[in-house]
Amino acid sequence: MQKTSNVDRIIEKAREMAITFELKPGARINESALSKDLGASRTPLREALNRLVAEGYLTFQTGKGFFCRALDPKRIMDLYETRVAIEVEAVRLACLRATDGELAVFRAYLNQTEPAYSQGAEVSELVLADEDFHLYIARLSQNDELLRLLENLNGRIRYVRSIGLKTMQSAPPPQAPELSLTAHRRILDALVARDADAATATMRAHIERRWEEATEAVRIAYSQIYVPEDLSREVL
Amino acid sequence: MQKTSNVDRIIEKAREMAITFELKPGARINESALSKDLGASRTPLREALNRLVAEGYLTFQTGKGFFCRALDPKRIMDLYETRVAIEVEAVRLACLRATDGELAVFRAYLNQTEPAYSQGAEVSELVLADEDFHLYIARLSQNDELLRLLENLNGRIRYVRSIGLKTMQSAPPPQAPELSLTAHRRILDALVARDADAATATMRAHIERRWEEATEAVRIAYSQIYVPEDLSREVL
DNA sequence: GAATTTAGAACTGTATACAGTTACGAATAC
DNA sequence: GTATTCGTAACTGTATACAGTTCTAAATTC
Repeated sequence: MQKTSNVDRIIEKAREMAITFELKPGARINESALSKDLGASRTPLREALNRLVAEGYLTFQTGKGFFCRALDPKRIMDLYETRVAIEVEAVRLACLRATDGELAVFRAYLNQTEPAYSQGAEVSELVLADEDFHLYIARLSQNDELLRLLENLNGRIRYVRSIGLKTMQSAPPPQAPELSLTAHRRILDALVARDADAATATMRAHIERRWEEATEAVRIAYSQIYVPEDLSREVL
Repeated sequence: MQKTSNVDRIIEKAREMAITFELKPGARINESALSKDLGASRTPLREALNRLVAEGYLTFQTGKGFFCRALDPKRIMDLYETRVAIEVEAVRLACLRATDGELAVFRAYLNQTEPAYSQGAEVSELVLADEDFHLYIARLSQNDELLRLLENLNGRIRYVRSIGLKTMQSAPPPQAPELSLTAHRRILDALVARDADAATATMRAHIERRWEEATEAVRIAYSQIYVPEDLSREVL
């Protein structure tokens, strides 16, 4: 059993704050203040921040300190393109390596999660369920590095999705979950048929479909984050 | 101008030590001893080590400390497969986005580096020249994330290559550089022709060719690292 | 002689203090 | 009124000390 240390707790919390914009994009991070908030000293906090830099959540300048990464549409596009790179190769490898037995278990898993999609579940749960599907395939590829990278990308993209979905809840384009589910089924069918070309093509199209949703979500995020900021500046 | 801090220096040095096996794979890292060697205290050293963990060079266990990553053939294979994933997508995007002018400059660059390949240059230089070619394409893809990941992968694969080439120097299979150069030319031609399928296929084959060289290199590395260790143990 | 327990050494985890750097604003010169 | 300089405050960079944990090996028991 892996005993979780203080640093792990801090990383989790700081990552959370970066994701939810509790730390504003581009803003400098005040180490003393944040360490006090988190109930630890600066030493473990800096260790956590260093790790988040390497994970791509923060940036760092010598003598200046740590900064939240600016949130721009270009970056989101880059992340989605990287997801395509990773996942297309993952599904190709899974096609070569997954046993029929593993694919049968995978199908059972997919059938079991289906009810969650159809009944109007929490959107955040839908996002996580979707992530799980994709991670499952990465696991079937038997490549630890691809899996690790996909987990990292998921973490960095998740907030955009959740923001996008948050607004979608009020004005929902409601068939999206079913579409997603259909794509997932088609990918699985291609895997079972050992049709690598179909599997990769479907995967690529499936991810790229979320593209515009994502850039749209970034725009919404900007308005949510910066407008209140500007308003408060008006007051001062 | 970015002033380089002490931590940057330490990271560079520690990464170097991990790459060259000055720190043995799987071995625990003694922070006090290493910090003394590097002429710094444990605080900046631990910051550096944490970053190297996130970059994939080291592992970490709470309460136990930092460890060099074990060097096994499976991991090398994973890294090469990840390279394929990244680079195939990069060359595809470059095919869409690079202007004719950029490709002309690229061709000039390739022609200019050619002499270095034909004249028997240092193998380590050849490795770096090859890396540069691939990074160039990643840059043409205009995707910062793919570029970042490729740089990371290069760093982690480099030591295997250099070991493989070191032994190749004594018993050289001499046409390898020319083959590599040919593949590079074919990739460029495909880019100019905007033939994404040819570009990606050539890129994939080019990287996969290095595959067995790499696993062979790992075997050699094992013999070089562990045999002397065992011998010295005999003496004690 | 083998297994188990226990004491101590070594090492990691964290807090704190201080040195060095950067940023900000007031004061002065033009 | 604007620009420049200087001083101070805030923050980052690093060392060190100490607390808590893990590992090692010796001693004891069976």
